[in-house]
Amino acid sequence: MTEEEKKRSETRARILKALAHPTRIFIVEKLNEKSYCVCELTALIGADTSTVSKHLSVLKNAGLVIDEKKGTAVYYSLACNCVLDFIGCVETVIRKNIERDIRFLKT
Amino acid sequence: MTEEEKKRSETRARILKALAHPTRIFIVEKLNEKSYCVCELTALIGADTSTVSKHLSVLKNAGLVIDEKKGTAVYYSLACNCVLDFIGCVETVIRKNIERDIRFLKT
DNA sequence: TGGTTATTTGGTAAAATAGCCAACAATAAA
DNA sequence: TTTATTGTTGGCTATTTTACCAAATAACCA
Repeated sequence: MTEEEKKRSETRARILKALAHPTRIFIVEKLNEKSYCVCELTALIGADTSTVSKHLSVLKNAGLVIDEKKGTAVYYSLACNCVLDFIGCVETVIRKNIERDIRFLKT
Repeated sequence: MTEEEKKRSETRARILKALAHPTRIFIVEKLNEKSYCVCELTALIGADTSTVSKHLSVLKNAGLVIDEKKGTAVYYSLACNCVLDFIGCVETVIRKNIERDIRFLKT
């Protein structure tokens, strides 16, 4: 790997890693509907507030979500609709995997 | 999270996690050109053979690549062109992040 | 057969992640 | 001002991930 290839791969991996957690991919799915504040997401997820807050900061640092303060609440939303495309990609892969498995079983 | 939402998020995260490593995203990028055997990839990456082999098995277990034995060599290729779409998504996010940063600096 | 090359697997130590609790900060309400 | 409510941060432990080495496996060749 050249130095440039290495840097590019690290940048890409950093973004993918931010998304690669069940709770965080769930958050992204939810934020596609509308903005949610931390306490609402905490209720939906069923984990400690601090845990959810940390997941949100991981997403924010990767530039996947943005936050906006309203009173004491902090509302999060997708930084770009394109973030949702990852879920589309994942679902395609899952579907293709199933198709491949079926084809294999038929042999 | 309902039990179903949890399971779906875990499935999705498992696939994203398989991709979320600099070396593995680099491998996917390379495999888009053509099939490569482990020793070729090892030379390109510059890590231990066993390390590269393990990265490949992570990708394979996620259904992102397939392998084919030819003599003593094992050739890997993308399981589906759709795997490359992840890189497209990541690049879009990176581009949008830069645009956002520029817009912010202008204020 | 014996040796060589290619790959995978097991072991291990170091580093990164994740989750909870407690403490702190900020804003709103009484 | 005191009291709640909402979020973030630091500290700690447990788990997972990663990389290398060494050993085992597989297929080819002399």
